[in-house]
Amino acid sequence: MTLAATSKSQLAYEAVRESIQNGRFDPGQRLVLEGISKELGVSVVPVREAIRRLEAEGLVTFERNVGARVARIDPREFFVTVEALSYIEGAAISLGAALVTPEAISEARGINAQMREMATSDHLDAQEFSRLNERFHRILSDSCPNAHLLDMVDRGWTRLAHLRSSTFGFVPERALASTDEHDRIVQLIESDADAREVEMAVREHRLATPQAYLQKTHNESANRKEQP
Amino acid sequence: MTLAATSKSQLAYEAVRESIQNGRFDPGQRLVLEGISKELGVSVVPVREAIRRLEAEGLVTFERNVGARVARIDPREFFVTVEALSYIEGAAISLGAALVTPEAISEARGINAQMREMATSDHLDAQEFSRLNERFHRILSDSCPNAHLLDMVDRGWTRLAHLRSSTFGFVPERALASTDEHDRIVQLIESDADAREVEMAVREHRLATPQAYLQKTHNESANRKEQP
DNA sequence: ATATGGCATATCGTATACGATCAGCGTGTC
DNA sequence: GACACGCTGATCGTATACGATATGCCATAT
Repeated sequence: MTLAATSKSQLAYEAVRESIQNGRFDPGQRLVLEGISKELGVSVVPVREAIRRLEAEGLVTFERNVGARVARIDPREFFVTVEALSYIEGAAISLGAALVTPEAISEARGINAQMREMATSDHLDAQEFSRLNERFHRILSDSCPNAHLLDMVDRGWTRLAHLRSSTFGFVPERALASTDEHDRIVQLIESDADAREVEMAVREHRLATPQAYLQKTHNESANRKEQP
Repeated sequence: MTLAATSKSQLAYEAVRESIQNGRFDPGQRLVLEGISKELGVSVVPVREAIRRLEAEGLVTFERNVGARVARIDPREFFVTVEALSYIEGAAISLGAALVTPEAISEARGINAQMREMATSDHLDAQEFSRLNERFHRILSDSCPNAHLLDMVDRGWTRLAHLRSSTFGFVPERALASTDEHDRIVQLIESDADAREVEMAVREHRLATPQAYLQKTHNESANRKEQP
């Protein structure tokens, strides 16, 4: 998406990640550093860095002096992860919304209005637009104490996408629901809705879902144990 | 703790992390790759890898062609993170306990008994002991679908330690309580307690704490806004 | 006096080279 | 025939070298 400002390790990271998520690399398949580096036309050092990063995200496993493999994953982890991420994301956004300063909110809204205006005008300066966009997100993450937490969640969802393509063929309705609600909340924030209103929506979402879902998952696993 | 089997990048990682957490490196301080590599007597490549890993954990920030700094952190993030990690950890352990196979549990218990025997005998073979220990944890993480989630939580707690040492001078009682409960649960698992008993303890912990704490945090932040 | 432009230096990013370690396989011995 | 031992190829881990980029300083012009 960005221009030539991306480093080669970033390039390698994105290439391998997409290959894993597209299914071009199967779970369990070995990832040989030299092979990848030749294929991408870069040296092994950036590839190595990319692989370690993917390891940190849980998409590949890595063993000293042995090498990397595309992670094999227990499908059951999918549910646990959905459950946990849904909660943590809700909590992060909720508390964040409560803590953001009014000045930051109004500034972010001003920028957002500018962006909307630009987007609907006839000739759009793409560079200026992306600069605004970046600033918008920077304000939010600077004033919001949850930047790192939200990063964690982002990586978690990435991992879920991998789980989905590698072990399931479908998306559990629970995950979809969560994504929808998340989108709705983002929309609320970007609209002129009152901050308190956003917060209420998030809080409601967070408190409403986990218990029932956990109960359901637990019952299923109990049944699985009794009649194998 | 382990012997010479640790790589140099691992060494660099641990050295820098401890320096940050001990306060020898202040928040905002620059971390120059070459300086660190000379100080540790290793090359810059492993140091670079260590720094990127610390970045992934949120202890340092990294900017292309500029370098790394010890992360400055909003103290308020502490509370949000404690809240979220407490929950996610509880959920992971709880669901994990429900999903682990009985065979894995009994095998893990066998190894644990061996370890206890060795530990109380007169001459202890440290190498054999650590091998057993490693196997013990491997069984648990292989049979438990939450390995990655628990890793995330581990990294989160690491970050909290950093937050604590760099911005607070104290540990909120909530964090301590959570750690205590966590230790208690680990003890339960390593003892011969029934799996269901463990699960109940975790579940109770998880459901009992977050809501009250979130409410409290929210009220505090509301007060802060009204009277500044 | 302030702003602007270019140069020097510090530091990062990547390539290449070589040593270290592991897995697989064949051979020898019991 | 089975097991143990050592060799070989593949692959990882790290060091070194060099090019790329940003930052800060100084000179110069307005």
